[in-house]
Amino acid sequence: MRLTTFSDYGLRVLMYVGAHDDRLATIGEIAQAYDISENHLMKVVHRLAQCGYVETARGRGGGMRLARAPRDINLGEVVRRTEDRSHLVECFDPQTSGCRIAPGCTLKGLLGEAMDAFFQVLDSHSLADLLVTRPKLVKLLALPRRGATAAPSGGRAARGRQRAG
Amino acid sequence: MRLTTFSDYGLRVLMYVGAHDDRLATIGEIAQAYDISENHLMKVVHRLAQCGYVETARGRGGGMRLARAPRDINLGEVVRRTEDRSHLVECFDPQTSGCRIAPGCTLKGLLGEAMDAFFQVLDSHSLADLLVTRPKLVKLLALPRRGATAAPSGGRAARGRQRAG
DNA sequence: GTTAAGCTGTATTGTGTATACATCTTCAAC
DNA sequence: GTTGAAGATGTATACACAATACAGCTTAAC
Repeated sequence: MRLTTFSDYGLRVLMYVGAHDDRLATIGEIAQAYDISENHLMKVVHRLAQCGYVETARGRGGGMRLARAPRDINLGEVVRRTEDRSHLVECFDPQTSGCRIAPGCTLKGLLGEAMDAFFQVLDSHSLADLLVTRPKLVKLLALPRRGATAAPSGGRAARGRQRAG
Repeated sequence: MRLTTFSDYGLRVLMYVGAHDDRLATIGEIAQAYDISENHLMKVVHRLAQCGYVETARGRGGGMRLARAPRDINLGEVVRRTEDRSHLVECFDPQTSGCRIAPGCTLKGLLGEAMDAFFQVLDSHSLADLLVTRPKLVKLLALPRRGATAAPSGGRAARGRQRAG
């Protein structure tokens, strides 16, 4: 039972942006802070923007910020919208399900119940709950990358830069 | 958010065996009933045997049966023991977690809570709950395979036999 | 001793996620 | 009005891991 790192990154981005709401945050800086792929993060951010969680500004001096108050960003909704494979097991997907016992199977309902319970927890929390430790987060995110001496001035050349590993 | 089909098959095997508790069931027949890979199923069964859910008998006339009463086979436990990647996101695994904000992150706790809620539902049910529709299950499982005219007498030659597709 | 069953280990395939690459668009600063 | 820093977008590749196949062994009934 796993969530995609896509969802994971989505939540982390929201935490970052929420913790730095005094200014615009760029994809590059977030990728550097978490030491993850900038290219992948770009797609995550794009998705968050599509969903109306962040507003992005192109061009020099651009970046992103939250499009709503943290209180209004529900975590269950975020996960549901970043996790596209929403079926726990094969038989949840009517398209591909070929399980013979489906018509008499009580397992499906039970798993559905379990999944509901999972999301109910997330549904009852918002981004604001993740920001209660905000000062600590800001400090942790500001630390220099492991192994990196000083953030190289960067620019487009650094785009392909990868995890220190 | 998905379970592995390994877990899925594990649950299905238990349902099959539980529904046919009047005799031993063979891996071959179960694979045929669900139209899934016999080889893969063999490993699933092996795992179920290791966990003490089924007893297997080698040799001619062999097969498997439940090692406990359905009531004593807890579904949460089954899933936990067949699903080996038990961490929802990277930071749940102390070995590989490199997330910088972990020390100040409240997300992890929240996701843990959600996962607990998921398993709590499964924990409160046993295999017996999946067998309430037993007569129906037996009937569904006895139907001829899609596309198959008559079950070929089988034997080792048929071992590699694959889904009708 | 033959056959039907499970056991075990290894190799291969396949799928989906994650990542990289390349190029385009936008917009602010100069 | 040009430049450069940012996001947008589409495609291609890499990688992990689940799923499957294959090969040979062991066990037990007949």
